[in-house]
Amino acid sequence: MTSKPTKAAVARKSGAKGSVQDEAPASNRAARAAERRAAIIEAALEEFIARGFAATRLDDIAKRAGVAKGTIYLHFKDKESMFEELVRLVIVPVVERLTKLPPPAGSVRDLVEAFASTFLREVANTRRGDLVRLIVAEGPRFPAVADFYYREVVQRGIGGMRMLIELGIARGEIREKGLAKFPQILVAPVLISVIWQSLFERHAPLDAQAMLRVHLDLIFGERRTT
Amino acid sequence: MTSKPTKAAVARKSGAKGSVQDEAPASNRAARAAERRAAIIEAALEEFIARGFAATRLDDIAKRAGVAKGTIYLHFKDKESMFEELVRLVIVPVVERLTKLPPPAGSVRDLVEAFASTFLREVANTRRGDLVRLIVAEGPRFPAVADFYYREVVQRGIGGMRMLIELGIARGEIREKGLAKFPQILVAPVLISVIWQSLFERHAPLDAQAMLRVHLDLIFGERRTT
DNA sequence: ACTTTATGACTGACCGGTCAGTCATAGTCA
DNA sequence: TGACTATGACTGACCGGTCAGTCATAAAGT
Repeated sequence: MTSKPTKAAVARKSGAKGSVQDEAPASNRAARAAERRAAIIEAALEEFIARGFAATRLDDIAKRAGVAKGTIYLHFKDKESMFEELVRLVIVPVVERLTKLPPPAGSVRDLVEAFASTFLREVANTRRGDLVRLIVAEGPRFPAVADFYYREVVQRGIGGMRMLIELGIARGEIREKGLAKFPQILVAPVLISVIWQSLFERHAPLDAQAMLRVHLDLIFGERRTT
Repeated sequence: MTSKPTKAAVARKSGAKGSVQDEAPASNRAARAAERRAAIIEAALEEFIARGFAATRLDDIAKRAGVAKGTIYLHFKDKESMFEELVRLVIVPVVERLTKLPPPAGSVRDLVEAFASTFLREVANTRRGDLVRLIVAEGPRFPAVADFYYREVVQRGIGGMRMLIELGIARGEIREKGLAKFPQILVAPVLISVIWQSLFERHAPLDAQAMLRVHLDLIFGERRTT
């Protein structure tokens, strides 16, 4: 195919930030469109996280994505629905990964620990973590986002945790019966980690994994040193 | 939106929101100025919490405070420093109340429980709680706010909790030694409550007090039935 | 009278959203 | 295969509304 640099390609390449690395030959139209869409989503996520919804400029998103502003409107109705769709687009795959993760084996504690560790690795220390903070920040102003997040993430998560806790109680691994009524307690330190990192990392970094271990010791009793 | 039939004088006399109660003749100048300043602060807090920093309009703050826009600029340099000062003004008295609260008596658990209950009552279920969410939301964009909050609230809070935990360990009330390294765990459920309420109250209200009790049972062992 | 405080109309930068025009590519035909 | 046309993805100048901040004027206080 043409190795001649197209105008668009040049613009994209010179479009700073280096966030999107040199991509494929940009074969057919549909593929290019998908690429651009992806670039817009990536750029928008970055900007929204950095500035919040209201303070984010569509011009900046466009520039970062190496695209003209008008192009954004070929993919999204307006700023608001773009934001809402964005949240869905980022969260759905994460939820999918996490829901079909645990092959039931070993003790409840191992299960919980494996699960939480995965979460910490995949979410807490990536941009996903900032997304959580973003949702906390913008949720009240975007009921649609809050609803979606509650339905897809919180409700499921709480439900799953409750099942694990009940299993743990039945097996005698967990002593505190009341925990089944508040699975939030199980999750709390993980969430705190996420928020802590994005606010106070530079003041005092927090070893989330270690904290998690202490917290699980609290719930399951002192860990036998395997 | 705010539809206010407003002449400033009328608004002031009728005590617009009922938040500022009808006060004395307000004879001297300083007193009136202080009043107006307080009204502005109150109004600004409300608006910032409801809309976030960027989306809040100074016109709305002025209207809510029953004051002309220009008046705001007699008290604050600009929107940004107003926001920062606001956070300080609201947080300082709360910190003061909490720091000189506990007259050391009884078990560590009682101390912690009393402290946390006070916090829940005074913060979680008031506008102060939303302020916490606001700080989480805007912190990254206002380093000054994040710094202040870390220094005045988080650092002190963590320090205090650590002392309590160490006391608890020394007295044998707390078994898990690792907790002293992560006082965040002690506080986590309280913070989660605050966030939960402001995001998901309408989906599923959360009994923060009950959750706190379960959490403390986890840390101090089953509660002795007094 | 004169100083201090308050007002709100006004300004100008800024930004979300639009749309007429461009041009690389896909499709068609010989 | 090469030439010509049709398509629609993409562009970016532009528009109109919005809003932080200003300042000439008015009111209040002494």
